Amino acid sequence: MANVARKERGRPLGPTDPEARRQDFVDAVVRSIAQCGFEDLTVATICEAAGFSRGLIAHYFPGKDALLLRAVQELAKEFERASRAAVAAAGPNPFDRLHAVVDASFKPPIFTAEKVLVWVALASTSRWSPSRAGVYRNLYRPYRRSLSRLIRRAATECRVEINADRVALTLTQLVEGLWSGWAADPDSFSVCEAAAACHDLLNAYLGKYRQQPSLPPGAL
Amino acid sequence: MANVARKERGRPLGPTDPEARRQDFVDAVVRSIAQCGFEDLTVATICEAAGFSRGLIAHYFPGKDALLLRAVQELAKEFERASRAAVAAAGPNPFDRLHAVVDASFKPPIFTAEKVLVWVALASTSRWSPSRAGVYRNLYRPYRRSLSRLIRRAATECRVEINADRVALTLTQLVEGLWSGWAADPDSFSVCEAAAACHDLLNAYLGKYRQQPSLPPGAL
Amino acid sequence: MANVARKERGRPLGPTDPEARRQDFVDAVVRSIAQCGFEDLTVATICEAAGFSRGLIAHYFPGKDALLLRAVQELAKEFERASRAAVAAAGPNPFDRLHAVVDASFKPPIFTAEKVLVWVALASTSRWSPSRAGVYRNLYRPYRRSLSRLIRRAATECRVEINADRVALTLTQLVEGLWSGWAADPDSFSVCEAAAACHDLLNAYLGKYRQQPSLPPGAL
Amino acid sequence: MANVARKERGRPLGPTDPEARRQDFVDAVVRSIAQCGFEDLTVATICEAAGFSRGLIAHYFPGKDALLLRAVQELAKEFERASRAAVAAAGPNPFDRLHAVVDASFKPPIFTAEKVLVWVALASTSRWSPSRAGVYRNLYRPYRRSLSRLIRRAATECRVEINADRVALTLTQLVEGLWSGWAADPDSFSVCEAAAACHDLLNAYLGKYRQQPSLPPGAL
DNA sequence: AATGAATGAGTCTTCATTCAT
DNA sequence: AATGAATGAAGACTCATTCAT
Repeated sequence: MANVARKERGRPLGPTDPEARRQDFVDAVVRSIAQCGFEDLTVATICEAAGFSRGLIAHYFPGKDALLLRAVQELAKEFERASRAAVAAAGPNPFDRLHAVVDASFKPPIFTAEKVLVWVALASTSRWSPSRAGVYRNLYRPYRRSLSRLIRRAATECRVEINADRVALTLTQLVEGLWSGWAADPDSFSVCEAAAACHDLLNAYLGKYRQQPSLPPGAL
Repeated sequence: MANVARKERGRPLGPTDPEARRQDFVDAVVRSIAQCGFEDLTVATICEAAGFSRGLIAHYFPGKDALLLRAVQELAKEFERASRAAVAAAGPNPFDRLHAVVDASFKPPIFTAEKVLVWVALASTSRWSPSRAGVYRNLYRPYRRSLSRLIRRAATECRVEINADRVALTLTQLVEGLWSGWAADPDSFSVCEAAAACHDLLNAYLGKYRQQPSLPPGAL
Repeated sequence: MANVARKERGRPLGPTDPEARRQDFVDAVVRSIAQCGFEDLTVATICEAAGFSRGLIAHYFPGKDALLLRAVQELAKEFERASRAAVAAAGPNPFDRLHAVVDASFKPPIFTAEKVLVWVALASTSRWSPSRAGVYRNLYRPYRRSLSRLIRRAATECRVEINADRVALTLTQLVEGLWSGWAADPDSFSVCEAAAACHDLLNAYLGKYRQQPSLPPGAL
Repeated sequence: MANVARKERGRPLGPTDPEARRQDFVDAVVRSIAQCGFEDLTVATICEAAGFSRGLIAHYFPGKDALLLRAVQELAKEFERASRAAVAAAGPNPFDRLHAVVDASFKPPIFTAEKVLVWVALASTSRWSPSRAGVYRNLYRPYRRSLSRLIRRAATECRVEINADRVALTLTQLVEGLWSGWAADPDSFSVCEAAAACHDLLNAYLGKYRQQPSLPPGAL
């Protein structure tokens, strides 16, 4: 509302919310990476995507690296937030929650061409960037832990013995692998198929016992 | 055999097999990527890793891109070869073969820190490099197809109804995701655990019926 | 008096004397140069030192160069004024006047860490800036001429034959050299020592005859 | 002899003595500063003066600052060497030696438009550059000490009581001030005049007694 | 065959200046 | 009057490539 009419002409726009402008650049980074990839990502590209001149970026970020880091940090936060929301919306049943997490992983706001590409790029370059590695870790480790808890509860409820940590690892890395594969060769499988693969996985590990608990306990 | 004594000193060594020298650079690429990542990969780095001066590279490759492409092509070929070999060594049983493929995916010669890092980098940058995408596709698509065939046969044999294509996708992408996750955060899980996750997957989909075929054929 | 309460808060303060504001910037230039040197002198630095935002400077000066020029011009005027005042205060005796000029050159308001640093910077960059060279020349040439006159009178009075122009040159450049040396390595000699060197110089050229004039006029 | 035919065409020249090439750049720095000053000194300017492209500088110096530092270090060394040589050539008499030092300060190889301009720039920017300050100090402090020693010996020999340290300071800073003044306004006095001023100074402090020691001691 | 000097385009960053508010 | 957002030119530095030796 405050900044509705901004950017009509590339001239100073008067007082602007700096955080909003920063966000413009962060968004532009995600768009830029989706367009031209990580290796060809230049400040010029980002600024063009943001609709501003090259110099402006210095007003908001100490440098390119800081901007990129901020962008992936935002991404990680978005993922976490959206995942939590999906879980919360799924009701109390751990099995439903797991399926909800999987669902959320393959549709917006989490699954977006741009975001997935950025995330895959982040993952593949974390090894050589401590700061990016931190972002990755800080998302994945707690994420896996909470999935593990969910899986353990689901398994307990279904009376099936599984290694919850391992299944959590399987689930997270299957999603990551599907993202990566989709990013590399989007024509070889559909996003639906990818989601289905994850749901099948859950069913294979936990699902076949599903109906039983819902039967009246004394039915047999 | 021909080039045993090469490279004792960086001066002309007499006629050298150009292909062997080319290979030196290809190997150096893999080592370099493992050391300093894809973004910081420079020709200077590669040449240093190869033990030659910067200028020499032009004698063997038209440019940096060609060298990188060649390196990842080699990698893909190695993966394919090693995978085939593992399958062949596993005997005729499709179930065993699948486990053998998984096994091979988490130990040398396929699974090497360097190779995995390169492969993950390849996958994550394929989207913006048609040539890399081609390498990726040319490995994965046939690979998935043959896995799919194996899975179908295993399923048939076990009398279990599953979507073979989807399980193949699940398997390949789980491996890719485990590689990617290991590359990004090698401390969060061990390679053994990664392999176990894949074996569990196979067992979850196909394994529980496994005991049946091993019953005396005439049992029924 | 008019602008006593100015600058409490960086917002419009009602009608301000533009010349006073200009002076704020001029003072800030001197302070800035003393802090971060000439090469690192940016408009941002100056504005920060002045306590105003970057944009304001354009209201008072056509550009950075004009501001710098103005600052050094002011400096030159201050030097001239203070030097004249010192001479005037020294009484009619040319010898006393010369010592007074020397004295003034090594204490405020002329000798100030900031001012000396600016002046040395001005001198060393005059060669490539016609405008700065003008400021330098317009101060030094008349200054040397008047010193030369003083020296000539002192020499006449003392009946010593010296090249007045040359001694004037010696005096001005000794002061400049002491300033420069003090600016470059303030620990290698004290300002007192510098002043003493100049006084000694005057005494060496003119002083040994000093006692004679103080003899009773009718002695001869 | 080895590099006679270099630079005919701006292409690689094969094995070159790196130190010689480094020197090319160092020389170019001095020439460049003389031409366009310190503030406008760009890498492009230097490279153009050296006759090479911008990129080459990186082969020989880690950065612009290192190159500049090296240049002024060389300059200081040259000054020291030439000064020592002048002293050595002047014979054993301390008075002669002092005059020789002065002489040397106003003619090549020490006094050159280029070198003086660089030195003045060095002095005036030392305050904000620890490394430059070091160069300055490392030249001036020992220089003043040895002048002081010379002066003390001369004074002893002439039986005149003076503060040798102070005269040494006077001498060095007079020279520096003359250089600085000449750099800023070369038309206001000639180099001869500058040298004469220094010689006069020596004579004023030490010279008038000069003839006496050469007289037979018992003559009076 | 191998070297490393040399090039120049490309990238990030800085900064004086402009201008809407 | 004052602010600070925005621009764009210019600078230092990197690096793939070329090429004389």
